[in-house]
Amino acid sequence: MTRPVARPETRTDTRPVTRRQKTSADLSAQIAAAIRDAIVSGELIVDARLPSEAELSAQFGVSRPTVREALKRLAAQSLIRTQRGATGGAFVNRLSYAEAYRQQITTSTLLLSMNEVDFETACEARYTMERACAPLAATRREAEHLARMHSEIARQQEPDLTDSDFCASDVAFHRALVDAAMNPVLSYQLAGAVEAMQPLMNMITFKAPYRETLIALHMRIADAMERQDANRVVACLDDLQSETMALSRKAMAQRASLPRT
Amino acid sequence: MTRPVARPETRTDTRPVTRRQKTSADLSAQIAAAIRDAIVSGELIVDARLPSEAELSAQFGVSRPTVREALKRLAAQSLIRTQRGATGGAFVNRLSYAEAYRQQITTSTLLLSMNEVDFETACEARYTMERACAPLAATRREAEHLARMHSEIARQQEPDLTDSDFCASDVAFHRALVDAAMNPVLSYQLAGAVEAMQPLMNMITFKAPYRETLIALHMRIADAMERQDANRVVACLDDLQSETMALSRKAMAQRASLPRT
DNA sequence: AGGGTCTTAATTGTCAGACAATTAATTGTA
DNA sequence: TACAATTAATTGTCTGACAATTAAGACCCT
Repeated sequence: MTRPVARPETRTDTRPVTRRQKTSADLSAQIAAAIRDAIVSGELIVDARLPSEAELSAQFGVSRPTVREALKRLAAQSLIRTQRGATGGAFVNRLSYAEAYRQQITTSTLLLSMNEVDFETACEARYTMERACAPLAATRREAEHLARMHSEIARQQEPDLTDSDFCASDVAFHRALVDAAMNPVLSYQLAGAVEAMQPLMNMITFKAPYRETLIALHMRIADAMERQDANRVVACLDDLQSETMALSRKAMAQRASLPRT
Repeated sequence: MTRPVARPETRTDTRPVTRRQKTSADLSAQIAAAIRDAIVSGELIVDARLPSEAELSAQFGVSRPTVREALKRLAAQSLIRTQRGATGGAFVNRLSYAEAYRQQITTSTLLLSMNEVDFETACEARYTMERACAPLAATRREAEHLARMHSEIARQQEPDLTDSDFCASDVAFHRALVDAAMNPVLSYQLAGAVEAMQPLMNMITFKAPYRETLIALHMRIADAMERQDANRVVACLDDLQSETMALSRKAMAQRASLPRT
């Protein structure tokens, strides 16, 4: 990882340098890739300290600003953290679930908002994934998960809750369901997906009568979870998906009938 | 997004600047956050051109290297792309499925490798998610998906296939299954998860007799998909999970009995 | 000897100014 | 009109410098 990268024209030495695939890529990108490779390959382990910026610039044969740009790229992906001071430097970060989770939500949210994923596709994906962890969740749920579900149901019944708050509570409810599966990988993947879809969900408004329908289904889900009745949880999720899709179709039709802004 | 950011000591004007949450954060991080906010909020739409680096440094009241570090952070997340030349500059990127997919795999792979997720947890998550899309996949599968599955089965039967190649083919097979659900969001979430687990899967070796067991199950899955028999696909996936877990337990036991290196 | 304070060195963060490389638009010319 | 040369704008990179931060070591006092 500490070899000089390919320089297009200024090469004066004759040592064999490992040219990166894209010779046209920025030096900072090449250096970032080299360090990233060293991290993912295990050459640099967690909490290992990278050479100082001055050393890196000497080793790669580039200036310090270029090295810094590379380090900032890695910092943006949470692969490293930097610390000032005498014993400071750049250290390999342990990628925590929380951090990965945050990044995944950011990426997914952007992806959905930039690619005009229609509501039905997102909704189908969300409930499909949730149904998948229902059996595990029903079996393994603990008192804490049931408590979270009930507290969210209570919140959803507050009459002067805004639409987006209702939506957020809905997300929290379903996140409790996913967490009940007691599998961190599932939580990471599914809860991230559910949360990323919140902006889409926010596009439809939840009027009072529909809220009651959803709350009733949430109650049935909580009950079934308490009785560890997986099949019933799945059936309720099916109903919830149908209701949500019907609601969205109604909202879309209403929006289409209005004059364009 | 183009207001000067908070500077700790050099403030001479009296305009109310919107101080970022973390006053201690780097300027480049603050600027990156400001631009990122402008993108996610829709203030900067896809393919919009950001002000030039010189303009940005003037607007934010920082030097050009600092602005550049901020832009590199955003480039690392594929939020922007840069172009040299007269009409060049930084442009808001459309985050494609392929790019998001790539990022998700990188993140997930790092997460799993750095946090010692045990094989059983990863395996359970993977098959749980796959079972979820089996009903949709069985209903919607097209000739192309069946063809991909069959071709991967053929590949898996090659006798001199290395373990990691067998594993890669296994991933490709399951990816075809996920894609057959014809839901890009599902493909993005699930296929990413499956692919991220490949390094973990690679830890266990697939000896000949076990390969035959897995291939037989793959064949049964392909058949069931052809007949659009969703229940049977799910049942086969159950069996596949049991087989894989039994295999991993055997591999772990064998490894434990060997002298430590 | 112990403890607190000061100095010092290492390192990242930021700046200024400069030049090279790239690319599209403009201008000039046949 | 078509093609070539020039020009201007912009990013990529370098050099050198200084500020801010932090831990370790030196020093002094009790």
